[in-house]
Amino acid sequence: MEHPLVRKLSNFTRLSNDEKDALRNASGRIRLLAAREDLIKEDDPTEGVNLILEGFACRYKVLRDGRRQMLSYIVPGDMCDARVFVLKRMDHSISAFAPTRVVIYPREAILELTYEFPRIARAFWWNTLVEEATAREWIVNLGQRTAPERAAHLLCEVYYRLRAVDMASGGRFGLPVTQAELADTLGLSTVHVNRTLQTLRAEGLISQDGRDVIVHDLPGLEKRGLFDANYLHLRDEDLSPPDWREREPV
Amino acid sequence: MEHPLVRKLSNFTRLSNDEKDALRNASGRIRLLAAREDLIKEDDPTEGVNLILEGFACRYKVLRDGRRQMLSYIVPGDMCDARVFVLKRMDHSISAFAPTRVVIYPREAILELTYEFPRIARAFWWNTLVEEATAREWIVNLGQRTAPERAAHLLCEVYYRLRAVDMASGGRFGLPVTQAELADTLGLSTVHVNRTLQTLRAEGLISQDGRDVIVHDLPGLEKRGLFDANYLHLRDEDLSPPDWREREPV
DNA sequence: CGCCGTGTTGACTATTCTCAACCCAGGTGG
DNA sequence: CCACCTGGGTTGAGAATAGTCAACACGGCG
Repeated sequence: MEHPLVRKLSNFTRLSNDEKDALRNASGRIRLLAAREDLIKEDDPTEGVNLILEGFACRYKVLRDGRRQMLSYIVPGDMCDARVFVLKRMDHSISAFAPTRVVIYPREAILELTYEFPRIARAFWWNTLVEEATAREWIVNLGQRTAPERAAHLLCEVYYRLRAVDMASGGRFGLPVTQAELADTLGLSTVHVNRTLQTLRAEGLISQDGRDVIVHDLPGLEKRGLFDANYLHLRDEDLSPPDWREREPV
Repeated sequence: MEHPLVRKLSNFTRLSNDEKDALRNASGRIRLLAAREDLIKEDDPTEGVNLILEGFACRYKVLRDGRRQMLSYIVPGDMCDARVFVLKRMDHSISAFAPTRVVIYPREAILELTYEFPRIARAFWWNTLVEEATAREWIVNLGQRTAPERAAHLLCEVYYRLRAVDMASGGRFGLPVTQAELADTLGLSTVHVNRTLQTLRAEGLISQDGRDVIVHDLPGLEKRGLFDANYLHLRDEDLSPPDWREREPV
């Protein structure tokens, strides 16, 4: 299988073979996570950059009284904390939904890569900005959308993101997330998530087969969730021309 | 009055006089916004970096059907879009709650500043990370907290942030935001915001005097909102030692 | 003076939550 | 091989939270 980061970046920019090789060969420690295992916990010291190769994970935060809120989903090709190592300690946790393979690049490996291949550096920045835009979109989702809208929106997001790494074909994709976890994602109770999914199924927008979701009517689902894929910035044209440079922080 | 960015950064790092002067003298176009005027609208091409000198503003996004959600509040000393100019166009809008004075630095001015003063570059990075952490906290707020908790949490955040730029003394600060705007911030209806504020007042946590909020019991308010100021990373110790460098993107 | 924007209130409705029960499939141990 | 256990999905009923609509109060301002 193609390296998921190569696959993802190729969607929006043309990488040379050298660049592809550099991405594929960048060395880091591989870590295997079982389902429900934490990759990093809040307050842990920050390490290098984590790249998800396989699996499905999420960021989350828990309140003092135990309530938990997912902050984002992380799919293959996603880099965690491209810059979070500016801070000493994590202010949230990352956990795997499914068995997940991660490669942890030490800072130096990343710096070398971005130094040698400006286009890769650029792609990393793009990655960061998409992460931020996604966080904003989640704020909108939780603040303004009704339960079925929220669910529809989330499914659209996951679908588009998985498709970008070839993990959704024919409208079908794996979503290894329990309804309780979906509840903590959507800010709803488990019971309500259950009923909400039933509505979406009854509306003929999706169906479910075990942990697989099948999207029957993507435009319909997008409409239901007031979804607009723009925020994922999947096309290169969204980026400014590479005519600028920024100094590294110190 | 002290330059708000200098004031803010001085909270967490010791700036030399040269650095302070550099910040104060960095030149950019000044823009005055009336209350309710947009600084940037969604789809506008990105400009340089905007720094709020005076006033109060917010980011927001509106859905196709008109629902609006605030994404973050922006107070003096805050920089908008420290890196958003990587993207061609804004994917959200920024608007002033109150009359607001902003200075728009062209990219070059920022690059020069960060080039010449590594500690300023570092501070800019810190600023970015706090912005991201705040977005995550808003996700938690909307997803998990009840109405009074949400309101209490928001008030704590605003209070801490304003205090960092000397705009809240004795627990009192100006919040030039209507209840309708608060509603779009907290994901509630206007009526419910009204009643929620009444509860917080009845609980003796705050009182209001026109557009001023007076915090009577900060620990109590923090507890009510399950607020923990950590995410604002107000202390320098939160940052990794400056022993690393990152390549500039291209 | 009268208008408008904002805050407030009451009555009613809708959405979402809680609790408790039940079902089913898969895995385990006897 | 089967009884049991567990985790996850599903259902119903009732309660709590939040939304809607409509009215009114109040102050600033033309």
